[in-house]
Amino acid sequence: MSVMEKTLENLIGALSLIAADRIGDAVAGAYPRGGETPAALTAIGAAPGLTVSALQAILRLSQPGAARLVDRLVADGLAKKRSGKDARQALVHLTPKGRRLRRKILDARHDAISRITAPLSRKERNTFETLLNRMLSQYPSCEMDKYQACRMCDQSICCPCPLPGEGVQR
Amino acid sequence: MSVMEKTLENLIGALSLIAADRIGDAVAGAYPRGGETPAALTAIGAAPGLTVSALQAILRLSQPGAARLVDRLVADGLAKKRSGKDARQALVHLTPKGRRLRRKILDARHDAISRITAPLSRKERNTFETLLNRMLSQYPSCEMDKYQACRMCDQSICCPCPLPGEGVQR
DNA sequence: TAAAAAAACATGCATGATGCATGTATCTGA
DNA sequence: TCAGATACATGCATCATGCATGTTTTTTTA
Repeated sequence: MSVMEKTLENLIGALSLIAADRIGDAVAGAYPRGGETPAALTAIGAAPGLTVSALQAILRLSQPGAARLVDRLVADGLAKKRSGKDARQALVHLTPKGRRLRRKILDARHDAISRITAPLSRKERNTFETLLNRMLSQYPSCEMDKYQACRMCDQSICCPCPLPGEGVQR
Repeated sequence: MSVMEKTLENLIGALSLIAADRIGDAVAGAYPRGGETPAALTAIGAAPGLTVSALQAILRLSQPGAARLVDRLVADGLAKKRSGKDARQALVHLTPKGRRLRRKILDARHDAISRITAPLSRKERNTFETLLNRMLSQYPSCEMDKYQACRMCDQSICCPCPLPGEGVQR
């Protein structure tokens, strides 16, 4: 592959860093916790009743890491754990406060990204979106990859998601 | 803005998460340090002689955070500090070992991203790259934003960088 | 030019988000 | 029924980082 053909990868890398930085700043302004904690809030809101194990896989954490993360959400008054038929499982749900904060986080994330896309015209946006759809819909992935990739997505907006897969295991 | 017009932002967010996850995995395989440490290696390699203060700004760390990061690089045998005319400054350079690891990290990053772009045809790649160039070249930014965004870039490839700006302050 | 201010870096201390090893409770299947 | 598997919790450690502060060198000012 020629040098020129590698520039696309560099540009995507730069875009990812810009997006991560800006999203991180925006989210930190709404909720002063780092790591996967904000993503947990958005993921739980999209799929209420997620177990700690499911969260562990979606957030790419160890099982104790996910357990501690849920502890933090509960301590912050953002989530609560219910028990289902299987008494071993902890089904995690957001509190009203958690749902409000989730909305704030998603909006902050959207604003941050839209400042990056602002230079594009409507037509360019459409083209870009089509290509992005193609890329993501063919990204080789297992079922869980979909939930990992979309753990910060606003599910009320981007459904149907281009990523292959059905639904999260609860 | 309509709901449909928001899906582009969600897709970019998902792409950024996928890229960050995959790049992070790939880089961790080459160098078992987290945070901004790998990015420091690539940034120093692109601009040898960077001061600790310059690194602090590029990596978005506090000054002590950058000082400790350089300590880690030196302890790992990847970088060394020289003194210039201003005896207060520590000019950071990579060792041969540091340069070899930097190359490994950049290659791992490139491979990770290219697996994401694989579904696109040559023509689609060109279109995508043109739009990305437009987006990034018009992204409102100060001089330092350019170096922040490109702190993981392979400068031997993506020059001229579309981001506005001249050069890093040493 | 001497003293004050600023700049650049280092260090002590603390914290937050993790991971590993292990423990406990519950369920499931032979 | 009971051994193994599953789901979660807990003790302990580490890594990257920030804040407050200290030290050295340079620059500015009176």
